[in-house]
Amino acid sequence: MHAEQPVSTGRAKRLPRAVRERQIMDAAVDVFSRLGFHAASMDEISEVAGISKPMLYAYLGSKEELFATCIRRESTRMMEAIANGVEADQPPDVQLWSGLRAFFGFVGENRSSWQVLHRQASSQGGPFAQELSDMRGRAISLVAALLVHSADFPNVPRAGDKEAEALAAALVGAGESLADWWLDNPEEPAGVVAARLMNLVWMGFGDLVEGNIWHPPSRRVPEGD
Amino acid sequence: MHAEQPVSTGRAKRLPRAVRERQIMDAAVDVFSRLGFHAASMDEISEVAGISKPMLYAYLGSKEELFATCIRRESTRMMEAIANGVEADQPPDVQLWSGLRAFFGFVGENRSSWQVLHRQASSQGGPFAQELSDMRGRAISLVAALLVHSADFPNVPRAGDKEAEALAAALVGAGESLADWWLDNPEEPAGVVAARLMNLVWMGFGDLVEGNIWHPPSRRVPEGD
DNA sequence: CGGTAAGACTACTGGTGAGTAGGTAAGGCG
DNA sequence: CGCCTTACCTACTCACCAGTAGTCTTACCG
Repeated sequence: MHAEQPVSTGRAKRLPRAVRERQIMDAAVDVFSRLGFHAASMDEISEVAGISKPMLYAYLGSKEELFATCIRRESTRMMEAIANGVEADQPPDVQLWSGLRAFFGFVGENRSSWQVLHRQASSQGGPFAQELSDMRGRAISLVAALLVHSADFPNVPRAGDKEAEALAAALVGAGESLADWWLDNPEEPAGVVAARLMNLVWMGFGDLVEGNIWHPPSRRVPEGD
Repeated sequence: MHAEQPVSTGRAKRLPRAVRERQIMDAAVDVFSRLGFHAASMDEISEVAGISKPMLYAYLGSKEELFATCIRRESTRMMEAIANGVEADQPPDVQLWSGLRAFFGFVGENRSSWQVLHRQASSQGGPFAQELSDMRGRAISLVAALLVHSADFPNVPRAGDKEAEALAAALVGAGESLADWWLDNPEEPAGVVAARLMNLVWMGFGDLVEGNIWHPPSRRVPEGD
């Protein structure tokens, strides 16, 4: 996990600004994810980063600015991971499947990022909630668009974007919650967890109870990540 | 919402302990839900409650004790509301439906309670997470039991409690997320929102896309709440 | 119509943490 | 080799907040 152990008591080695900023951001994400925005102190962040407090202020501004920057960086990373993972030229169920895999893959490898994004940011009332709810909104819109698109050809009564948005919100929330559950039950690989959610939201309990399982249509390209 | 405007600058009227405690709890839930545990100050809680700080400490103990008491009270209220709403002698889908209706009904009428339970408590690392995750665990167990039970008679391969628990976590999370979404789109009645989630988790997108909708089997008893 | 105990208050302490002032080392460049 | 810019530090101020000491006041009971 980024190997941040610069707890040398003396003076820090002289480094170019960009590198230090990156170190500080990593430390900040780590501390914020563990303690939350308010309980995290700038002293602790600077200590974890291996520098002193004034550096922190010189480079990243106030505590709120720092936190907002963290949210922006991590949310961007996550959205890019998912966007890269989705196979846009496939049928709806396969798109959803690839998106879920990308999402759980990201969470599995960036637990701190996920903590910051999901828990801390959403529970602060300030301008962070804005930042976060923007990202959440983008995710929901993405899913909603997928739903509307998939509802385009069959005979579903086109219930309107409101309907799709609500369903997307439910789906995104299911993903968030399952990701949290996964943190407490980490022995399973990402693919299994993703497959569970896929079955739930695509097949539904009604089908699952009768033994009807969704599975990927055909192993097209074995992905080697 | 409970009508708490005792912003009279003078001395508070003398009241029996039980009544004051209730007032304080209401104020605490309100403030905690708006600001979160750390950002909420005992001064503000006492002000909203219409009393002074020493009273607060005399009656409810420390800040942590107060918060834990809030969580316990609200979670108990919610679990009771749901337990009362579930019709235990019905088939699985109807049980799930009644449970969802009860849940969204409670959230709609107790938004502050919901905020405290869902957001604030779960993002504090301390013993609160314990309290909260207990309730969450109870909810998940309840749903999981329902799933296992419904999988009891048909030919589903009995995938084990782990499977059920994961699905239950996803379902509970979907409910939480949809409840949050609902707070931002409050123009719809609880029943509609509950029906959306019911359709998602029981039918699945696969069925919904083809126009297959779940609906209550038959209006048995018109409930007049 | 007093006594008294529970209800309520004002006014403080101590600690913690955000943000800053002002000074010190180290690499680059003439 | 000396100067200057940039990275870096120690050591502070100030505000806020959890929790407390000691005092007042009002409802009730005889």
